[in-house]
Amino acid sequence: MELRQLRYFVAVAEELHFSKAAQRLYVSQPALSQQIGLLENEIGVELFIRASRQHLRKVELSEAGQHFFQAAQKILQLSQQAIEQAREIGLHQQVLHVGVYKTALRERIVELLQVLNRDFPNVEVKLVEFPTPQNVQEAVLAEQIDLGLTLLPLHYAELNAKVIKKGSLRVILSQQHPRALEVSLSLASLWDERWVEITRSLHPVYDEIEQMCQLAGFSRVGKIVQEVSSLELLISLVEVGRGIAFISSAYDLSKEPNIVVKELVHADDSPFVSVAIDSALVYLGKNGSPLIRAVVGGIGEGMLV
Amino acid sequence: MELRQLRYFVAVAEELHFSKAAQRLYVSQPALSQQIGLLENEIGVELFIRASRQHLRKVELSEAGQHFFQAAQKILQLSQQAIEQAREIGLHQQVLHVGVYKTALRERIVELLQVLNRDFPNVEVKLVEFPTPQNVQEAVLAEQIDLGLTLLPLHYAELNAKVIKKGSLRVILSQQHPRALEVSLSLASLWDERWVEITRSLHPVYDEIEQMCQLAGFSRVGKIVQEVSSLELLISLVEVGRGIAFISSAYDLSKEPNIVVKELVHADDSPFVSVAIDSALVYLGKNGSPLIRAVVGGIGEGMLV
DNA sequence: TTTTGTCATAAGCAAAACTTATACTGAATC
DNA sequence: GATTCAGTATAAGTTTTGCTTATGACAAAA
Repeated sequence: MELRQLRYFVAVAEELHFSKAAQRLYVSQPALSQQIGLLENEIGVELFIRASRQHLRKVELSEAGQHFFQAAQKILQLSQQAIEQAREIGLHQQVLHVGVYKTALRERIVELLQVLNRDFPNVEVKLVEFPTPQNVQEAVLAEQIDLGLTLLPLHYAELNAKVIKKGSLRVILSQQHPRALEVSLSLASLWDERWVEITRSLHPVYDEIEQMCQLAGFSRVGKIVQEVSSLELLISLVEVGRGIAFISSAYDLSKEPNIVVKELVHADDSPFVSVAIDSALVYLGKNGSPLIRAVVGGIGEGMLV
Repeated sequence: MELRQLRYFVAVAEELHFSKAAQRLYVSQPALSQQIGLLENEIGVELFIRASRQHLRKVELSEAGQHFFQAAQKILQLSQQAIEQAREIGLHQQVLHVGVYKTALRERIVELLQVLNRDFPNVEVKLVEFPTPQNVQEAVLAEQIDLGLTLLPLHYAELNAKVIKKGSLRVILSQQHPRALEVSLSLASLWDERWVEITRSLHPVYDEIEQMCQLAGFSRVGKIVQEVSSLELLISLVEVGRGIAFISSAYDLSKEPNIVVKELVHADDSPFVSVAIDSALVYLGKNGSPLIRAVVGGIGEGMLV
């Protein structure tokens, strides 16, 4: 018997529905059925009365299953407490230095801090901001910080990364823009637009974008009507129609009133994937303390991804 | 976190020694180190203070490890209780019909009953004896019994088997026999011996043995001075020097006062493996109830194998 | 210094779990 | 009374995980 099986069992017992439970657990329904089956085999008792057999529309807990449900909940709860208690003792007053890429990653930073606060409440997090993604990586390398939240690509082989959110390039326009109603935009068709952009020295993928445009048959040189130092300003300028801009899909702009976000596609409407802007946790491969590995490993079960 | 990791952790915490704990768990030491390492990574805390680092000769529990030890024990205990309770409810007054091969499998029968009694105390076991291994298998096939304890080989494709004890052929002699002092015997050198044997109709591998002897260059036809119906009698006859006999290595004859057991080897002293006499649990592949599968699956963790 | 005891690391292999696709079963629908 | 639908099981193939053997590293003892 394994805790995974108990977690699966509890999910099914709560939902009384295999497929729904599978969704909640982020696994396929057959995987779930299989594990429950293994558990029942090991115990030697059917824990559920299946919906298919009998003339029921729902799965039901058998008598043995009901008692096992109580026990399983208790066990899972104790397991969680055991981890928390060990962390409380072992990480007491430990400090984690986290460096972040300032301009861009607001949402990610908030989520990271929430997870840290939930799972490692006894760890004191010191946040340090850096102006560019590469600066963050340099700081990790120099061991000024334990962990960096930044954008890929990785610039140093000594670093490890765990991707937190995949991002691809999108285009934002003001709602007054003539093309604001189109579903998606082909890159080549943007050759004559005017652009707003983050200052090159602060930009994670300035050159990659220019290269991409060249491949599409045009250049943005001379078409960038304004460079700014922050994403907020960039968005504001697009909002007032000063120009259009590239932006990572990682940002949720649905609440910006006057902004529309457009997918990039090829001329034939196939999805466009060229410059990826993935946010990731970065840390030193060697010398990783258990705390750092636990943080990196723990991300993804909770809020992020 | 998984229960396996907790089981491993508890073993190490009790032994305070990775290699010894690994032995106890029947896994290799690296596998154990690895799982403990994974557990520590997930929690983010070192649970042990290793013997190699620091100048200690023993592994020690860290402070967090000590508390985690308490919790892990509790969790494992509850897990065991959860299974037992579910069995108690689900298998209440259930009856398991077990067929056994009478002549030969005394030790195995005792062990099986012990395991059943320990892990499924609420199941009533009805024991039925059959004169030959094949009879047991026929009874399983006819669903007269749920489970058969018998000797391989399997005679029906519809049956499944789980080997409980591997056995190979040995030779027994009385201590007065001229060759009683030799370490091992080559089969070919036995061409002129006189044999005692179980009655052919009751014998699981009578023909296979004759075939094996033929390959070694002789036949036992006419050299079998007496056929008997039970293993006890067979042993007694060998004891008084009436002849020698083949017997499975599965039987422990160390307590028989006047009997010596010899390995069979080839002429060049390399180990002889030809007729295997494996004892196994046999059950119907289809229609297996959870109880049967649990019994079959549970064997091996406890006493047998 | 060499040897010994102990745990960690590495590489290849085996077992377990997961995914997708499909079959089965009783109920509801036409 | 066939036909579709909802819900789960089964099968085949892939990927992940854990395990084994072999080897390395490090401190203590000889």
